[in-house]
Amino acid sequence: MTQIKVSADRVKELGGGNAVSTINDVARLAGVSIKTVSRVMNNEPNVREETRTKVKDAANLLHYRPNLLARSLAGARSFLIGLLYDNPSSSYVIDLQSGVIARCRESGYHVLSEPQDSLAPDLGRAIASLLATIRLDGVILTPPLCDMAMVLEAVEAAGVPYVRVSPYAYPGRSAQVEMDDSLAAYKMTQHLLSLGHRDIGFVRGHPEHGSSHRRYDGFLQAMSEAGLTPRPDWIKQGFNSFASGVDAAKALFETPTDLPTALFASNDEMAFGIMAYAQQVGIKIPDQVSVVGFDDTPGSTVIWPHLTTIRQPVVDLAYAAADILLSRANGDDDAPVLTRVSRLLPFELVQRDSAKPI
Amino acid sequence: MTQIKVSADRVKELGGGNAVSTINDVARLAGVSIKTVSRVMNNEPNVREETRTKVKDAANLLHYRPNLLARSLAGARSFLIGLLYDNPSSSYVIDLQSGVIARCRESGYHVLSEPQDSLAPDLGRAIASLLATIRLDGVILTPPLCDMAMVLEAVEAAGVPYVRVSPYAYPGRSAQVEMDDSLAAYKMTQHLLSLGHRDIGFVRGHPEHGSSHRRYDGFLQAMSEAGLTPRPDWIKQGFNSFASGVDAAKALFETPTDLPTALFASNDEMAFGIMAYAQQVGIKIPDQVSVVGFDDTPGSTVIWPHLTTIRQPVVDLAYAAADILLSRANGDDDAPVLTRVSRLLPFELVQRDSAKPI
DNA sequence: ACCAAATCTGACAACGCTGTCAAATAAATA
DNA sequence: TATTTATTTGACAGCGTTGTCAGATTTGGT
Repeated sequence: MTQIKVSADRVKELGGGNAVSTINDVARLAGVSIKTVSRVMNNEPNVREETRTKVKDAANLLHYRPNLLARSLAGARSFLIGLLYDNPSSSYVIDLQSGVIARCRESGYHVLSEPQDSLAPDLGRAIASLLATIRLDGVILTPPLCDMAMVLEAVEAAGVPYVRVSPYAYPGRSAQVEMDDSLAAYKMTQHLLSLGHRDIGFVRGHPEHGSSHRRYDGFLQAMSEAGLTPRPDWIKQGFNSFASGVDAAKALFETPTDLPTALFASNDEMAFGIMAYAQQVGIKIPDQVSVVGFDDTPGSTVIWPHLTTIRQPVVDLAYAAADILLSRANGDDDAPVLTRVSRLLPFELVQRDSAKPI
Repeated sequence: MTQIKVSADRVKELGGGNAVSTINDVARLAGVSIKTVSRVMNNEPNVREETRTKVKDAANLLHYRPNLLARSLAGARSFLIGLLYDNPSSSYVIDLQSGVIARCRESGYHVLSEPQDSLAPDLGRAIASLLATIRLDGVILTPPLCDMAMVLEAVEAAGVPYVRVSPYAYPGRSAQVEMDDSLAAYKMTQHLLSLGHRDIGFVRGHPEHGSSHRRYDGFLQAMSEAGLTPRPDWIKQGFNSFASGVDAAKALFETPTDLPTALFASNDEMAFGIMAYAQQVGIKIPDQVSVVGFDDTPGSTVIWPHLTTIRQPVVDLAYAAADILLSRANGDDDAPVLTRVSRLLPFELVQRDSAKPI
């Protein structure tokens, strides 16, 4: 009875549609203390089933949603994960973000997207300031930020758990998720080999990116295992950009009578550059030269012929990164364990139309 | 004395480098009340300059950052803006996000990225739940969410101020930012006309997107003003996808002896499809047919020839949307005013290589 | 030098929730 | 049935900040 009366009062109180009910409202309606409501909302044990139902009903009736901010302030968790990035590729960032958000939603967490300028001299302070302002429950660091000492120090100083995505510097310093770049490049090279190619050129990626070296290594290993030595003048240094792909192509295609039969670009963007230049100078791809890339960016199905490339499991990597953070946050494991966690995810060789048998 | 003792305790407490100082620490160090510190941190008036300096120094010394969560709970603002999106284009979303974040940072706000499934039947409830859980200070709605009644109702019911980006449904229902799609298409058509083209085809965009209609209208108007009537069989219905561009091209290029001299695709993606098909069947672009697109997606400089297109000021639109929200949040204007605000931003015709004089 | 008005400052109570701990109740044991 | 033990519940004190309002101080006018 009291229940009904209070409920009526409350409804009147709320007036229009601006229904923001608090834990107090639920407690009153259910006839229990707010602490009990809190227990039910957090699925804590030691609540009689009968009470639990009563509270849940009341909560549903009032469309009650615990206020995240209040929970954060009172409790130890903020239900917020930070995604720090500074990457020019929008599809990469969006994929990361999707993966992180997907995992976070499963646990009622939200994601704060925080682009950072990796060239800023006060990057460390900026991050420290961010972490002091909002007590994030975890941070996900992505390339190139995840390889910067300044960044790692700031996060560690703040005592916030973090996971790195595809790091190459400071191995073992933190939990991390990655894919095997080297193996992927190895497999791609084998693919080219299996197509009958022997005269394979390689356009190396940006020297400051760890993956560039790993990819090149994988290429070299596959060649070497096939008993082949790459021709030095068919190895070009690129910088991951379209323009550097064009430049490499200019050099590579200088003598039309002495062309490699296949070209492996360390990333898609450079492959696009190569293909664009080839088209300009009338070199048919893949008829004269097969071209393959790495990353499977959206452009690879826009360009013609569609690009054969390696699909990085970016969404899955991000999901796994968030998972490491959250499974720890919800369980009662110790933080130190986190440090050593490392997850390796499988890549995929996507065969399209830019490479064909010799 | 007590002050010093407590302060010492605090320092010990903090131990290593985990220095998270509170407003209390600053107040103690500066020898004022926490309320005064609060005033200084919020740049409120009625604080003696001398006191202000004293507090600022103490705050700097302790690397004090106000706790956002506590501020939210105590005050009326959460310093959080929500960006709701459901758009397949990663570059569009990233641009939006960049713009919103840029503006938010100027005011110490943070951004919660919340992708939503526009096809979900319980979308309204999902949004209501989100807004009940986190009291956002404002929400930015982007296509296609910004045109869905269910979404608008949920946000309005929660009483959260919102701005729509490029909406087409329910005009005047909220503050909004947009660019003139119709004028842009008009100008692009004029551009083609000025290049000497008369036989211009048009591939229409997805019929459920408002911009598709506006773009088509702009095209028609320019043609009409030039005294031209578009040939009906050169007008094709597309759906904004690469595949639908290919399909349109198949129909358009059926009779090689009877080709339009220029093709205007309602978005880049379809233009890519057209160009890919043209390359397959050996039609030279732009020599035989000029092709132009709309949106300036990253692919437009990857494809060869680079695409002539319209650059949407997505970053600026997003910035402006956040600005409407924040300038209101910080000022003391009434909410109702917000409803009528509307900002129109300029587009840019980007001339590249896919269109040439006849 | 005095009083009113303007300016500055601080106590204290929220904000909505969780953690702690003790009290109340139910179940199990003797 | 009395007593111990396990289970369930609630009172109360924060979490770190802002809003309110009253008290203290300075300023301006005579």
